[in-house]
Amino acid sequence: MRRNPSQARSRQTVERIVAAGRAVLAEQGYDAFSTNRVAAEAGVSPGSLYQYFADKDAILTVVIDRYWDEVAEQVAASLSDRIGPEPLGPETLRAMADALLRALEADPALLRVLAQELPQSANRERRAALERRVRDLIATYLAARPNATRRPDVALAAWVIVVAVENVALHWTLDRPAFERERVLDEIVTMVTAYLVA
Amino acid sequence: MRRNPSQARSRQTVERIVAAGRAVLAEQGYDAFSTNRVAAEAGVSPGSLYQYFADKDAILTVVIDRYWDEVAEQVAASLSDRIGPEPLGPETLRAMADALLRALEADPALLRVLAQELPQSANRERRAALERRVRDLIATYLAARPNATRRPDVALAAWVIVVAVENVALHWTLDRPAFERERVLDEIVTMVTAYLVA
Amino acid sequence: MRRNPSQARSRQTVERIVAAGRAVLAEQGYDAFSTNRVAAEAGVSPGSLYQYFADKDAILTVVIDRYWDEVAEQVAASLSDRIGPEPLGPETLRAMADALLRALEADPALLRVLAQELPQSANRERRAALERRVRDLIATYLAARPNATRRPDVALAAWVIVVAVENVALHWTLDRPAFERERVLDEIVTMVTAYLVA
Amino acid sequence: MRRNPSQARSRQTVERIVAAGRAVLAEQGYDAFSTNRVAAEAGVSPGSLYQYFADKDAILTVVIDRYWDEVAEQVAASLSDRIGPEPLGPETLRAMADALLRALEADPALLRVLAQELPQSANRERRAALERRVRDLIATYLAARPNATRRPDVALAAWVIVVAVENVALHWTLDRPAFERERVLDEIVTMVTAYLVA
DNA sequence: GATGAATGAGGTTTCATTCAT
DNA sequence: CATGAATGAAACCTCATTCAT
Repeated sequence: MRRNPSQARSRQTVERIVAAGRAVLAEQGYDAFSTNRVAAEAGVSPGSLYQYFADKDAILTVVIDRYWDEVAEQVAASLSDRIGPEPLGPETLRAMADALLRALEADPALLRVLAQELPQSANRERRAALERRVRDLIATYLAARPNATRRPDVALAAWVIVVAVENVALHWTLDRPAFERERVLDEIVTMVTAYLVA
Repeated sequence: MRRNPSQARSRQTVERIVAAGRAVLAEQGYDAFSTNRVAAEAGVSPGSLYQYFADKDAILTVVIDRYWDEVAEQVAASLSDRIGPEPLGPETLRAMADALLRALEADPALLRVLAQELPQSANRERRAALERRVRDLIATYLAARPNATRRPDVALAAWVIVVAVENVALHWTLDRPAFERERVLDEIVTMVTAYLVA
Repeated sequence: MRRNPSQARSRQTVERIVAAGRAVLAEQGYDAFSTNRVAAEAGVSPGSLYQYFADKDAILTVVIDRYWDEVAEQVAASLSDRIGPEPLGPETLRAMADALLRALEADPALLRVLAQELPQSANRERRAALERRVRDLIATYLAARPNATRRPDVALAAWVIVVAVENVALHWTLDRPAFERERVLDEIVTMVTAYLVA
Repeated sequence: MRRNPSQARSRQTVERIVAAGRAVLAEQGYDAFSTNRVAAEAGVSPGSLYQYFADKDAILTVVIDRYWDEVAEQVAASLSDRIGPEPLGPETLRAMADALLRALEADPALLRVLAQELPQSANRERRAALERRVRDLIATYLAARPNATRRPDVALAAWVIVVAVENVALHWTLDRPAFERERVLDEIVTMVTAYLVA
């Protein structure tokens, strides 16, 4: 099928809507995330929303998916630089935590809404998928090198690490406690490392 | 509360309303938490809500406060049994984590809504207060016994522990991963202990 | 029937309610004139209102009646001092207008509500009755002395005078234009006098 | 107005709403002026009201403004016919009073509500503006020709005249006393004329 | 496809009134 | 008689969604 102009325009409209949804969410919170407001922000009519999205939730889902994809991609990118013999050594760990923190810091307003204000919907599933992916990565790695840890159940260890680190990063970003960023990274690395060899 | 209920009937009505609010929240989610639905569930008229609560949020606040108070009380109770020379030894740690898990397991449906669906409002503040309280407790303990840890910043260490453990307990309760309860407790204790002495 | 204590108490309660109604009306306007607020101000329970008044309007009616009775009485009193051969001479006229103004000035807040905020109800009828009474007085006087005026229809003349003077007094009291009170009285007397002999 | 109606259908809807508001007000009084009732009378859904009006009061304001504008326009039109050397001569006076009466007679039911039942809001201000305008007109005229009156303070005289005449016209229209229309006009003219030269 | 007017169910809240205690 | 808890209709308003143009 050839790319006719109308398809290109459609694509653009979808983009405008998604961008508007994200902006409304980040700047005004979930309460303000009404179809009318999103349409206005996108510069389209309310009716047009329904040409591209089944309902309000569908827009929300795309915004959410994109956000967590971005986060995942940034964390993943921090790994691709240093694929070596010791991917879970302290330096790699620190690089990952640093990347995660940087990704979350990029848009704290949106993060707050996504992490704390959203009804069930897609969000949960999306975030869970991200966790699962990282978890499997770690579990696989640990399983492959028996010396890397003394933990008996590597799947469990991977799960604990992901859940714990995720929340430390999240809380630090959203609550802005008076701890230096570098110190927090230190502690994350220390905790994970100590845990693995304990 | 708008009017402090003197008669027995009043107190009963207030209780019915709060219980109904909690039930609606747990069983139908925050979206369903409408004054009409709560009133219907409580078996009172919509107007009666406003005899005792300034607005919808006031009901929500009471439900939230009660819930976190219950959790705090149960965790605190697990400590009162074992006030000894080593409050942060592995056994005490395990007892606390066990109590926390048990408290959260009591009503996972409600927990899910409180932890994941609620708009800012009172919830955030209430939960933050709980975290702060536990954090201060730990920090004070660590500061008092220099040998208990090698972590340089005890306030930071306390913060990391609370945030990490909280999320592990929360996730295990809500996501029901296929790990045995006892094993999860093992890992929590291991992680905290290893981190402190690292 | 002998005056037992309960009757005396009833009387007192009625007074408290009426006074409360007047106070609420004057201080907070008609919108605030709710049965609950009046009961609270009177220090009785909402239910008690209905022991003495059929409904909310009944309370309003009493407040209105009393107010206009007071006004009427004060204007009438200003006449009783000077019953002579020439009750509508300039001096008497001025005394009446002065008394009216003084009566209205006594409680401008209440006057504003009664004159401008009230729904139909009793108010209209009550105020009309007052006007009618003064009108008849004037008409009777004019009819009795053919030389007092050149106006062909004394009933009409009386009506015009009452309606015109009433509004001048009302407006001056409520809108507080920057005219001296004495000058306004001058003009009222002048207008009426000139009109009558024209 | 919330949205300036571009399509023909929109304008029609706005008109229907305003007309319905006016009808409800005139036929059922201010108490019946609820958004639901106005919407029903207009044959639109309650939500449609809020496409064009910020809230209930905004509808009321338009109804009020239009009404007094109509009155003002009719009175003004009666003057434009006879701009001559003597704008406040008896004939002009009579023409104005006649026009005012005719304007008020057009919709006595609505007049009653606007003049007697409305809460503060826009109405007061609107009517006061009308009075002020006429007052200034008269005062200016009187100031320009010293012979037209013997009254010492022309501003005061203008104010007295406007307030007095307004109420006579209003009362005659609303209370329908048994005086002939022509006679009432006679008396108004007589009163004003006599007052001015007194 | 796009528009934006229209919908209408349902949200929160008030308040005149009733009635068991 | 008095109380005050309870009622419930009805108020204003929002917003996801539809549909004629």
